Amino acid sequence: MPELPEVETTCRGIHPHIIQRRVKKVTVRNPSLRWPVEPQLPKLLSGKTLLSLTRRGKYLIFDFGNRFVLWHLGMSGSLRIVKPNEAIKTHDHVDIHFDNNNILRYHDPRRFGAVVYTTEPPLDHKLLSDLGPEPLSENFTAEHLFQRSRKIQQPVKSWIMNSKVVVGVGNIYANESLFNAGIHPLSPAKKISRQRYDIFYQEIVNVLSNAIQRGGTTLRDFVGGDGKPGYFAQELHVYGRGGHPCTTCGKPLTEKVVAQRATVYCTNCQKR
DNA sequence: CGAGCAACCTGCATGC
DNA sequence: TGCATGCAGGTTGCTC
Repeated sequence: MPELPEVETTCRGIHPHIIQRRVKKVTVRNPSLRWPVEPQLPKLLSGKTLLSLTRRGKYLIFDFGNRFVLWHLGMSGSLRIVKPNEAIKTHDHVDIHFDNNNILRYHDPRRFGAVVYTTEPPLDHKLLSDLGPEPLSENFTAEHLFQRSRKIQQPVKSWIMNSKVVVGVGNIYANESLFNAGIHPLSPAKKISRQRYDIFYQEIVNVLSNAIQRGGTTLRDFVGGDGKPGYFAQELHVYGRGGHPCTTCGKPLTEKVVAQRATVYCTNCQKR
């Protein structure tokens, strides 16, 4: 579920229901996430007020005043607001109860997600300190991509998914933005011209902001308990369409595994 | 240092 | 119906 637009949607969806509220209780049903959840977490957060909730890359940052929680949703995680009468399901691993009767509930079948407690300033934390720019900020530019790619022999598709280059470009949007930009995913990053990075940059921005907007649509029923985002399915050009006709030229799309991730492209429309 | 890839874990679709 | 297989939206941390 969580690419950057999904995490952003989650952030906006839960924010109004828990911001400036005091933690009454924390329940950890299964601490075996990507890293073990800090055993003292309930004690450490109880009585604290959530002062801010922000996002950096695909991490949510909960600020309880000199105590922070960095929350990553992994591949299958979701966070939503529930009421105390809502039944607990399999894979509901963590609950944070707030003083307005709202519960923040974490659900994650695969447990690739993480709940990391820290007292360090979050942006100095090892998990966040080396992250590349936010794709929708002014720090992210075509020039940045061009400069950083000059020595990189790696396929541009794998490279752009590296969060040290830019955060938030996951497998879906790497495939989509490369298609939109007409760039072959296997091109070595350093072989791509400055002009083409202009286009690629613009397509990354387009595709992500578009998706966030659509996430905004999902936002409405988010707290209502649906929890099933479906914003992306329609307008995808290549992702999940290997073998199907290219939406531009009609030629069957090629699907290959690149760096262990499904990669779909049109050999006719995307050039090296 | 870059590059490649195994690992973490469960659910689901597919094929026999 | 049962079982084996492969694949899934992410990221770290190991090897070479």
